[in-house]
Amino acid sequence: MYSKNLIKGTLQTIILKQLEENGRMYGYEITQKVKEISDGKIEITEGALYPTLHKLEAEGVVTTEKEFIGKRVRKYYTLTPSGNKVTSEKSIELADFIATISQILQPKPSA
Amino acid sequence: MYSKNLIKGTLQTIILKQLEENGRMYGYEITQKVKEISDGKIEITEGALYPTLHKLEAEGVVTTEKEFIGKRVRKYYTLTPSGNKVTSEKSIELADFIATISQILQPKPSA
DNA sequence: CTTGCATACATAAGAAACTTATGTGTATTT
DNA sequence: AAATACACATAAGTTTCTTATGTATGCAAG
Repeated sequence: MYSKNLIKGTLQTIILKQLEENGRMYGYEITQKVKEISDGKIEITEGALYPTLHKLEAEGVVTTEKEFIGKRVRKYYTLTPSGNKVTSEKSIELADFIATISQILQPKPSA
Repeated sequence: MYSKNLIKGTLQTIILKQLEENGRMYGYEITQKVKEISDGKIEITEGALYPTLHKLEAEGVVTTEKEFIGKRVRKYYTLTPSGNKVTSEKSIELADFIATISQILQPKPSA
């Protein structure tokens, strides 16, 4: 696991990116998927996940549908058209940011 | 400028990395250097900078010396041996983290 | 059959790390 | 003379997470 505060500021984009990649997903599924693709290095806690999803819903970035699996409820999240746009913008910004950070970590010798 | 909260969690490492690269530096100098190498995309605010530097000093990661330029004071920061180690470790962690994030942003098609 | 773990949601209190605002004073430029 | 840059510092407020807690189902193991 990474130092807890590295995730700060990137969590929302990570979640949105998962919805973009995989379409309809439910909360728990997102945590498992992110854990898988990060080789266990990013574990999204429930206390971070659900408030974030609720916030995204309140902002109109995602819509939800409840589904029952037996007696157990699942809440599926889907990007809205506005959500697709937001996801795209945030992805570009994050990519740009990590490019800048990379440069700071591995400075090129100046001329 | 990037969304403010992207910087969270990376600021300390950015500062330490500058001290590693450039040796002895003072606070204001760090903000200018980071602004320069990030093409103006990262502007460290004073409210973030000084508390971070003070914390690093309290932890024994850096030492300080005051110097007078005319009547104006400058406080120079230098990495301690322990600081070099911390910087190295944090750099590796951050590099690893951004590699993971890159993978999330640009997923490779699975087999 | 009951204990434990995984699945699946949710919220509240607390901590960390910033932003924004404010303050002090010197030096240089317009 | 006024504005901007240099150079430090701290306090209040906000965001965003962690940690803790709560509810409930499903399944496997002993």
